Amino acid sequence: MSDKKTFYITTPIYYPSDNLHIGHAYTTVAADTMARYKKMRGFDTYFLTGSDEHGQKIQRRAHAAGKQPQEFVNEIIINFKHLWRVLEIDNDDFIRTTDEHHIRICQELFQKIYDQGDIYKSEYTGWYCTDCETFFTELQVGEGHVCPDCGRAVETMKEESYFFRMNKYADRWLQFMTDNPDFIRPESRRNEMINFVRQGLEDLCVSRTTFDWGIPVPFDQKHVIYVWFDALINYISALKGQGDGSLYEKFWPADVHLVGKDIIRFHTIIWPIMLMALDLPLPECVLGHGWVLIDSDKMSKSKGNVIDPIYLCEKYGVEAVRYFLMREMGYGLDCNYSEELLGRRINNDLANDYGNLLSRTTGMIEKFQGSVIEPPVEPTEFDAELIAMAKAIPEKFGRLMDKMEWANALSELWKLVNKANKYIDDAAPWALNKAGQQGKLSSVLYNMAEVLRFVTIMAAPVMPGLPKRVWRQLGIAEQTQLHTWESLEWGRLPAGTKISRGEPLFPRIDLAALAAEAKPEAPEAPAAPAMEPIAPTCTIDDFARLDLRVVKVLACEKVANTDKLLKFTLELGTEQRTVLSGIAEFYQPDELLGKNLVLIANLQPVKIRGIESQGMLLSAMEGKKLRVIEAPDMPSGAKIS
RNA sequence: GGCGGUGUAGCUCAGCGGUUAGAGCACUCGGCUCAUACCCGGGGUGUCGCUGGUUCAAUUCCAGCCACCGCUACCA
Repeated sequence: MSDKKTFYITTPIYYPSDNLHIGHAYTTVAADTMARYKKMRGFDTYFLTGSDEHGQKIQRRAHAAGKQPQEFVNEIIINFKHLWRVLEIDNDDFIRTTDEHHIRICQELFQKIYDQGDIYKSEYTGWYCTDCETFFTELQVGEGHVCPDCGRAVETMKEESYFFRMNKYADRWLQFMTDNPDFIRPESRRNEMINFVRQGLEDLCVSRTTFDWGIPVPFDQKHVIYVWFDALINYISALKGQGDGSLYEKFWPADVHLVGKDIIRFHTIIWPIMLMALDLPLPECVLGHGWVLIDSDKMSKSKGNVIDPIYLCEKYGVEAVRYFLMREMGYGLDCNYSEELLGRRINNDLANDYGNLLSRTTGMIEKFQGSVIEPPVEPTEFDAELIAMAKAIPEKFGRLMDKMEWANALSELWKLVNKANKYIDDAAPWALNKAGQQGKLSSVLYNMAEVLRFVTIMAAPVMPGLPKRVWRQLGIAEQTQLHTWESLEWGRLPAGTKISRGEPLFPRIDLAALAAEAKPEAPEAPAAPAMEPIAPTCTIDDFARLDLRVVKVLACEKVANTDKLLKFTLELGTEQRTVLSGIAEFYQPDELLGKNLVLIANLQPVKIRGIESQGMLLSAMEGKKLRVIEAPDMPSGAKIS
């Protein structure tokens, strides 16, 4: 049994309803960087990521694709794993919430909390969108009581549910946060969470009956366990479910749960309280990072601005992408992504500063010393300052890495790169060579190579594929004892080493060409926001289940006290229909009088604001624009097929 | 509405009760030539959001205002 210090870090388990984007890549790269760094510092590390595969959305997506949920997610998980391979993610385990051991442990823990009385049966009442089959809060539905997703009216609904007695633990939670001020980071998020809990905690609804793609509640098979309860358990089940349980003994509690800022509350309130109820130790800290914004805007499928990390890696190389992410995102802040920003980072930091430093170092050793690193026999007046800085950097860099301030750590490290470039200009080895000052020349070239060794070791957790290329060029590929954190002692690089000059590490990006290539999209193409992806194939029979009819608008009025609802009286052949539609933001009530529109005539009626809506009008929506579908010159009642 | 935060060079941000307010990028001039048209050096603009207050002294503390942002539970 090792007595090394341990380090357990996790990412969220991602939801396989779609492929992952650059934001997910950020979280996972950050966790991977941290795990590699800790490993290098001698920690026994465990790095967990995975997938959160249950829930209604998956079930619906699978159904739409004509697949079983398990089959559906299996295919997406392949893409997840492929992405992590491309990004050089070295995780120790990949947990899936459909893994047998996860399901078993999740049920055990749910049962335990139930047995001790902290889960009880009651009734959940909320605003419900039948269309989206989703509950919403008062705040989410707003005054108009419309679905925040689809804009249709919602209704109140009751559901028998199990509730988790969160409120019971509120005081204990607050005390814990007082005693552990670094548990929630950054501090701004901590304050938000504390403020939230101070306003009082309600018990959490932790079971669902409206769908069945989930882990069954062990003592009541009508219910499945709420996806967040299910998902959060992964951090423990992954350890407990493996082998003899020694992983759990060794690594729990986790040192860091790395999460995006959007899911901080689940990780800092619900999860700790679950652990309190289970009488298990809490993790050391939850770090909520910002988002990767695209042109200062949130990434989203509907905006069509989702960035695929695999494309970036293929185009720019994985090391560059990882460096960009880790360098660009400030602690707790959002960062911007654009291809130009990425290109600038690559050119300035990686190509010009770092890559070129290696290039000029190997270039001169090759040219002036027959490719051999000679011993530093005669120092120049510039050596002391450079060496002092190199010696001081590991401590500074390490302190920032320990605090997970990756961007600052890299910024600190690059000060040494810049210093080395300046050192070369000051010492001017080409002049020393010309003057025949071999002693000084060999010192300068030695120092340059040694700085490169230092920087490369420290940069390795961020760019894990980089060192072997550099070691090969510096001629120390085989000497692994020179690649470690412990070897960051100035002067370990052995004289007599034969270097082998190679290709540039990071070719410069032609930014002008990049800009030119981006331009052609601008003209006329009316800012085509990439359209929504086409839904999975359906059969003619699927379509035939819908009965679409032409209807004529006989009357239309605004529904009182709502912002979005219009009430239509429609002529459908010989009958009349009353239909509500959430389009009041787009049409005045009298605008549509007499027009022929398209109605889903066999949609199950639903009561909204006390009015029964007998169908649904079709409309097209793009961004903030909406137009109803018209069917001019056709009599009402005509069937659409 | 409630609570909290931010507002500093063209951009991203650092900073701080007290000498001429900083970094990187962008821009520009000069130098060098080992190097990936690279590196090194010089240069400039900032009413440090607005208005008051405390102080010998505020960009830095306090108040008000304006602007922007975050949180305000059961959506993964």
